[in-house]
Amino acid sequence: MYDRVKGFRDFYPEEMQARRWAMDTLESVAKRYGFREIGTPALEPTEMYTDKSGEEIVEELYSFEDKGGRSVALTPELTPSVARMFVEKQQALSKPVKWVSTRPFWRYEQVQQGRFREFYQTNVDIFGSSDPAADAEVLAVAVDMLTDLGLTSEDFEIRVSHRDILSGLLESFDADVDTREAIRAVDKRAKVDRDEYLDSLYETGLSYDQAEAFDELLQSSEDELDTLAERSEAVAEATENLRAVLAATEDFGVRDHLTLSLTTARGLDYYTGVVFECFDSTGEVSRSVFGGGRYDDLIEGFGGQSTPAVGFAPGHATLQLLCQRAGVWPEETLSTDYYVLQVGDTRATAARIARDLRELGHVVEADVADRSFGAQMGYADGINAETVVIVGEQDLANDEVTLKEMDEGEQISVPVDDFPGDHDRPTFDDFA
RNA sequence: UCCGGGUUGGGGUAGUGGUAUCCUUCAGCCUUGUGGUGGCUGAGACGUGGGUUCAAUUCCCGCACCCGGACCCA
Repeated sequence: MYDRVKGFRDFYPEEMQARRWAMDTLESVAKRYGFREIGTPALEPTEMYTDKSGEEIVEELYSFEDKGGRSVALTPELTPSVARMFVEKQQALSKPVKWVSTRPFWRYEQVQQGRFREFYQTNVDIFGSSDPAADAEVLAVAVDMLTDLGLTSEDFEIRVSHRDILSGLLESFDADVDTREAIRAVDKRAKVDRDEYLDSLYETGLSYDQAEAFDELLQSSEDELDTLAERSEAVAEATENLRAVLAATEDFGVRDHLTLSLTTARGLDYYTGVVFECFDSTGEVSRSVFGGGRYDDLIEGFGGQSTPAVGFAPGHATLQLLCQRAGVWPEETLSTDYYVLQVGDTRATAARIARDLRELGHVVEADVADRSFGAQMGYADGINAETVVIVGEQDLANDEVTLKEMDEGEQISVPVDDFPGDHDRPTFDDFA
């Protein structure tokens, strides 16, 4: 026996079926909005990540030298690949470009609940629109994905914020503030105690009074955005943008799931406008499930023409946890529509019946192990077969087969030439 | 990288310084003609390396893996 590599998982049919459902649910939502599926490589040049994030991240990468002497890495995220794809065909693509992709990623990091070294994400991005409708559409996709999974506003909440409001407010103080660090401090606000939080703001250049005042401003409700706007031109523009996005989500029918929360910041540096984070409200502690936002400078950073972009990427492991806590994760049991049981030399007929049932689109199993009647019946039970078609020598001697419903145990003889006949889903009741 | 808890057949467990209990599961048979209810037979475990000991699954140390958390989350 070999062990699995730490942080990598096997999925057996029962769980895989549920995961497939979740995957299909997410993708079908995106596709209904016209997002087109793309595919990207599992390996990329290591420098694609080190250039963007510094040498330290090699520690978090599965990277190695290939046989051609190239330094390559298993992709830890989609964004650089998708940015490259976009830049490569930038002139040829009709904007806005809307892409979706579900695939595994790999990061060499500590395994924790909902966090593995191989993990699956569905990435949703729009390139080439700075219009608030694009931000709103991405939010709408996120909400629809969650509600299509069966989640309700009881189970999750999406907190919406705006990077330019945060940075604009910070710059409106009479101080030389390290905006980037200050935003990181805001991102950690909920994780540290208040003194520590204020200390970290102080270290970015604000006085303690200013830090208090800043934090006060972050508590603003939607009605108070006007007051914020008075602080500077930049803040006014940003609040205007945020209002427009929220107004559009109202039209898209998803506003109820969104909460304005300026204390939501997102840790990543590359976000530029609207940012949002989905929280799990099923537990005592609300946990972050995934986030996203606008990143208008990233494409240019990858050598393309300046292109606005907005997107998000839910991880499937955390979504699964959320669904399970909310009680909407599907039951992980397999079922089979028909088991065609053969006794004696009846394979030709049994195979014909199985083929006919499969053509109707049913899941049909038949004996491939030359087992006894009892063993086949036991197997049919084991795979949760709903209906068993007994094709035995005794039945065929009368030109019949026996149809048996496994839940009730009721069974009936049916002329072999009438089965499956014109029925879409023939059962005991159709012949009783 | 750090902290805490854990590891006994496929799953769940009992137990012990002298190699292990029970339930379940799986396979075959009773039963070429009935599974979810019976009977019989069989398969299958002390994570790993080292130490102490006459003897280690049991005690000690390291490691691996699992669960949870910190850091991090591009």
